[in-house]
Amino acid sequence: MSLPHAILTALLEKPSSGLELTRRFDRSIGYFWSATHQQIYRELGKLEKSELIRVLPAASPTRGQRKEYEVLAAGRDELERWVTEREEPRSPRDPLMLRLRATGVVGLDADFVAELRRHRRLHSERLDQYREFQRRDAARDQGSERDRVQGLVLQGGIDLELFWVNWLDRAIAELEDTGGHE
Amino acid sequence: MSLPHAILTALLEKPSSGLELTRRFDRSIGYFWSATHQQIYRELGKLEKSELIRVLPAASPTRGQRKEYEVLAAGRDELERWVTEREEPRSPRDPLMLRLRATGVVGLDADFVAELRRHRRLHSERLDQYREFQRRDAARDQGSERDRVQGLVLQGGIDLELFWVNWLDRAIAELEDTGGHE
DNA sequence: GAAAACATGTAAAAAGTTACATGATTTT
DNA sequence: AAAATCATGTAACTTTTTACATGTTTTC
Repeated sequence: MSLPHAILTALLEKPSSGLELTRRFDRSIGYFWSATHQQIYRELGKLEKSELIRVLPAASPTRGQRKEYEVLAAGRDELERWVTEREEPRSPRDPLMLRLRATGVVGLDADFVAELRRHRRLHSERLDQYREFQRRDAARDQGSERDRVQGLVLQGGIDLELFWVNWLDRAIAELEDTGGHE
Repeated sequence: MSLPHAILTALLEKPSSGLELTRRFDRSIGYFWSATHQQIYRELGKLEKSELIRVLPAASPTRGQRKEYEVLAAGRDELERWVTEREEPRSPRDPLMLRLRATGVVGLDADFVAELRRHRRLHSERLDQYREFQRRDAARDQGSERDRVQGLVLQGGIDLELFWVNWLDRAIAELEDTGGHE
């Protein structure tokens, strides 16, 4: 049950509309959680019905028109409770690694190495982007606990992208002489 | 649609029963994909109905009795097709990072740092285990493509655990003086 | 006023999780 | 023969993904 709590966190940081939340999930929160707008709208509806959040008064109730949400006291309480929950580490889920393993039994070809290169490029781009965020954050960091915590999470995102770039470099180097001639 | 292909790969490496597969998912395949026995039995049923795998003749069809599966030619073809598919990198999903971010808005306490330490220990244990696998694999590595590919995937698992251990060390160091006194 | 962008939503399908049920085999 | 373990399975639920639908505001 992480998505509702991710939304509560984001709304506490700043009251937002569904689409704004979707965009923030593509950025900062997205380092370690993603969600589509469909998921977010549905979850906002549930959270509102549970009276953990509410629509800001200004908003009109018609379709196609922006609705801004804010967290109610009960929502904050729920988030405080949630952070004390304990959970086992997630086992990662990555199809690229599965595909690589599958090439071990059905045979490797040059195209697969090209796919690894493509992923390497994408991870490298994301890494650059995160580093840019880090530079920007450094400028307005107030030294508050929130800033420090957000900085740690961003650092995690950077470190994870570094893992990918480095591992992909190793994989490409080891496989590029093999593919295509067997 | 990764689970059926993970199963096809595992069965090509070695024909197995459902429970054996479950155990192999907890080990080698589990570096980057996990599945419960319920998922695996359901998927084995589907794969059998699609005639991508079959039950080995020896097995009797009664409940509670071991059923060993092997991959049919159509299953191998499907796996060959699947490895040529292209897919965007997965965005990671990690609740611990979300929780950390949530502490940024509801306040950090010493218990949360303890939780980070617990995760650090668990990742460190898994790292040791993977390194043990690597030592064992090195002994019987035939230099075949399959061995090299499996070695790369295992290395990925190790690098990912290293990411966690290192990041958690950093996070614990930065947070341990803060928690509890605000 | 047409097109593009913004914004919210519904529905159905697929994938994953949790709880429970049951039979067969081995050990004590 | 009871208990533990091995082994397969069902059912209900939750979460995520994919495809589609529709209204509003801004820009050209």
